[in-house]
Amino acid sequence: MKPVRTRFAPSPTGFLHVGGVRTALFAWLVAKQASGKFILRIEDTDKNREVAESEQHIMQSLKWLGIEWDEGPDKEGSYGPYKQSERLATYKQWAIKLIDSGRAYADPYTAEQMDAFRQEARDNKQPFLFRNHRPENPPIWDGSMPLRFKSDPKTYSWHDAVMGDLHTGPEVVDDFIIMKSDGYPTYNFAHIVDDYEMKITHVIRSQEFIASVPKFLNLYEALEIEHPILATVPFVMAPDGRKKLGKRDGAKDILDYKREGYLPEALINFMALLGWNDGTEQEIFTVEELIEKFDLARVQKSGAKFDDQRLLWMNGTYIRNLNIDRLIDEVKDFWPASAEVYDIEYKREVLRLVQDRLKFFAELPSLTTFFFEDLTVDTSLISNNKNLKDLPNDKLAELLTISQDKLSNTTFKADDLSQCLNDLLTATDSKPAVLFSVLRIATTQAPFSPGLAETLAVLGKERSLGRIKQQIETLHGALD
RNA sequence: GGCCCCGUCGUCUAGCGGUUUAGGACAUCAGGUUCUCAUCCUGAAGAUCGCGGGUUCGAAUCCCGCCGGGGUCACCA
Repeated sequence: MKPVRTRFAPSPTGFLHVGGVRTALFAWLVAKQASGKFILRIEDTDKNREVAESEQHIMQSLKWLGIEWDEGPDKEGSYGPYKQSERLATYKQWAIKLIDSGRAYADPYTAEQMDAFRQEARDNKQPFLFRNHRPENPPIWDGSMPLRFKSDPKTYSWHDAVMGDLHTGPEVVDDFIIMKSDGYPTYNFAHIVDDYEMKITHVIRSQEFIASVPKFLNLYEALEIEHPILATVPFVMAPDGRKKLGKRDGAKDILDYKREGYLPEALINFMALLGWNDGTEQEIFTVEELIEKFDLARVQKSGAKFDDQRLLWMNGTYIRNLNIDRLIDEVKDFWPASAEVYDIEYKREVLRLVQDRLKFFAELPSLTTFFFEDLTVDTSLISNNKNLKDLPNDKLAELLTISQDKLSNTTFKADDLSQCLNDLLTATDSKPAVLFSVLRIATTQAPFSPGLAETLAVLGKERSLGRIKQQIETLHGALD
């Protein structure tokens, strides 16, 4: 049994989104499961589409997610280089081998001639096949013209690790360009050479390539090499519509999830379940579990729509299960600016209170500013509160005044506060819905906040009482 | 148009001829958790298994036909 080697082979044409990364994840899982190697190869054979910085961006994205490669452009291995633009000599060697065996020839046609051929096929409602136009006496290939593979059309049956057994007829096998006139190979040629040279055992790629497989199979034969295990994973679909997720559908840069405060393990879990499950009802998987349980044969054959609600839920689940030390660390760049002057212990207490409420870290400021900043009284909070809006201001002020007195005599430890608040309910003969609401609003000036007692305990005595006083004054002011 | 792939609640899915009155999760709605928001718990609603034929005592599951969607037919990957 050959040691398992899988690869992810993106072209540096922009950022990575969930669609592409999921394919990388699957390949990585297959390698990890077999204690094999995962290779990152940059397929930069199209200079025109290349986007500056994207190679770095791709590597950063994978690293953030923990999808580490064993060999790649920045990581020496026995089969490098791992950038196709640095492997041109290799492709040329293989191309010459093909010429020598009579399986490749120069393509002498102009773009205009090609267009005419294609138009003719379209007019006849036929698929375009270049081999119907093979030149009788092709010129010697000098690199100034494209080099085409001379196909040997036949029927193919093959097994796809995801799709199962597939069959096609000879009509899909055609002569395709293997070397472009700019000296670069095409994907169709380069990836086959590289996968072979890099001893790749599983080619895991997305659906758009499935129709090309018979052509690849034909090329493997001409090259006299065995083809690796083929696995075709379905698209990740855009949330609306039936098309695959793309940048036009608002597919986000993976690093945007980092910026918004998503946890890499949540994203990994989410992506793994987008088209795969282990047959049980388990939804939350650690990376170790995924490595152990992942199976290409259980990958769905149909596309899965990207559902950000589900991702949000999953991220919240992961945040809730994080221990506080890790959470403190993860969240350090997300605090409101006003939190900067506070010490880590205070932040830790705040964080404990909002941990259950956080879905992603960028929400942190909206949940916590009242723990860090001086507040101004927002009268609409009372007038919009169904339990308070019908009570007269002097009644509310009275409740707060009594509370102020009682609270000033407690230690402001959580237990004492709970006791004190309970005593206040009887002393004022109030319902929690009234007393706690007005106190909560007075001390937070926020439409929602964590529980009253714990919030007061974190805010501390001085600040809590000051805010209650401020609210009383505003209520009195409104009376005049 | 040729070829190929796909088709179970709104979404992700379980299901491999009978334990299925089609199960779970997200989302939605309702109730509970001394106040709000969230968590948590309980419950509800939600799928004539794309459609039509067969095979079978019995089909989401097997066969055939159709329909719908997608991919591909580049000197892009």
